[in-house]
Amino acid sequence: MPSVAAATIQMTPYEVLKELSLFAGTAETTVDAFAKASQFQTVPKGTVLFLQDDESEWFYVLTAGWVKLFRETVDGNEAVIDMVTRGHIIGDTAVLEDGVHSFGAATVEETTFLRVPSSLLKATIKENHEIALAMLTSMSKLRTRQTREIESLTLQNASQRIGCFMLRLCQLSAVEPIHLTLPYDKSLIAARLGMKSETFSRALNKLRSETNITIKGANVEIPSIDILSHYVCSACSNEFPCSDLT
Amino acid sequence: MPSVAAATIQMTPYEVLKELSLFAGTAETTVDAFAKASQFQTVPKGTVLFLQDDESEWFYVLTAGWVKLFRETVDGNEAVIDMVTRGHIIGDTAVLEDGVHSFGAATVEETTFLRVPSSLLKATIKENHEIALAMLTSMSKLRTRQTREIESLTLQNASQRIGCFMLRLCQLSAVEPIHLTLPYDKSLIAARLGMKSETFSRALNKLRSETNITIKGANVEIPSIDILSHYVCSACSNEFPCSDLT
DNA sequence: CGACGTATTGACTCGGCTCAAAACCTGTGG
DNA sequence: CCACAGGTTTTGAGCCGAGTCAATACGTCG
Repeated sequence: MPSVAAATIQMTPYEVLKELSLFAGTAETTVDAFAKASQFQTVPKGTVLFLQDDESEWFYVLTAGWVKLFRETVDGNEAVIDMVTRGHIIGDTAVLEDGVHSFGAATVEETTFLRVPSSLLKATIKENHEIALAMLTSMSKLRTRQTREIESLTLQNASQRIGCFMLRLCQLSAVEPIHLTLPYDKSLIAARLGMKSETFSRALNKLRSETNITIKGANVEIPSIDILSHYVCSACSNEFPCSDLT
Repeated sequence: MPSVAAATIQMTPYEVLKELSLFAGTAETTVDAFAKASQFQTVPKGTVLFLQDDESEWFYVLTAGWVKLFRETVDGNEAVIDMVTRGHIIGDTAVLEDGVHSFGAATVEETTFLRVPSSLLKATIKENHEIALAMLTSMSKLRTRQTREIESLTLQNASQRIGCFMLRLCQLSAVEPIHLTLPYDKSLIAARLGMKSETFSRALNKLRSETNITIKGANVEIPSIDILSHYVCSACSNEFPCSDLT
């Protein structure tokens, strides 16, 4: 099953880091310093990388698997802030926030990542203008992404949010009928979209009947992007090809 | 009524800019360059500063009044992303996003601000490390703020969100009973918190009966922070003095 | 005083949550 | 290859929070 790992299993830390936009245009020696200080790790499903309010020791560059970012309330509920996978960096923002994580992170399946000391990033940002700029850019994208999230939560109903989720999975290039696979458990998608799994299930039925999509297990077939995007995007400030960044 | 303006009416552009954390530790000559390029403006209620997807020409440093940041959907709904006032900067983030605004901004009362050309900021960030770092820090705070927003929308009910809003208005120093004034119209607070004004009104009644607060017009009296924060923060990942930044 | 905008209340609907039960997968061991 | 155990997903019934639409009350300014 972990066929994803195959692509990355041979890569060196340097190669992984080099591909990040964070290090675009950064001197090789600098990237190398990060590479030398970092190490690969593969952990099973359910591993907690860090918790909210933890001191930040490391940040993580994912190369395979999915990680859930969340906040836990006093009375035991959980809000899933985001789900991230290969190519994403997590925990880096703590170096800008007094070295404390403002959310928790836990794997939802076997996950491989590069673990890099926060201290190195913190020191480098102070001195290296390119990296600071790159971080600024990625932070900005993150903000945009979250802004969209807030809009989605206030203006779209459950079915529309699910449809929106699917549209973002679509490759622009693909030809109809589009065929895609849900990236992780439905119960997680539900949490990610701010609803209960029962609601997800029912809302999915509604979406199915409204937009002619077909679902079998984790496989989705979308006969017409137009029908789906019309149903979804009318309640959103972005029209369909709403490029989903980062 | 616009007594707030009194404090700022005498200030020069330089003085206003100098107080921003964006320019903390920046050379005087640099700040001066911004000051020379900027100008004060006072506009009436309802003025649109910019709309979503507009090319960014200016960014704005507020010195008095409240501004609503929003996104409008295709079918005519509106999500209020944030409400900002004196000391806040708006529209600056566009220089990191291809020079296009990712939300609209409109005044909800008479507002005074300093209008500064985006091009200057864009150019300065590229060269000035201090400013890039300051921007990074403020961006990071913004992100934290929005993360909290997302949590709030998914986990707190209407009454709790209102209570949370009030708690954030409280000065830590204040002694009970705390007495505060709602900063803008209730219908706007409602929109800001992602609910309809009818719901706001009813939820406020509920909050009143649950936490012994008193409301007369825009005046709120909180006899016990403990009771209120217990009611509100049990559904949140932050305990009460959840410092509300920026 | 009247007029306008803002806020509240009432009656009703509907979407999403809760709790509980059934159906469906997937992997394991006999 | 089948049976069973575990988790995940779906379905059902009932409830409750928030939205809708419409009417009334309140406040402020002319």
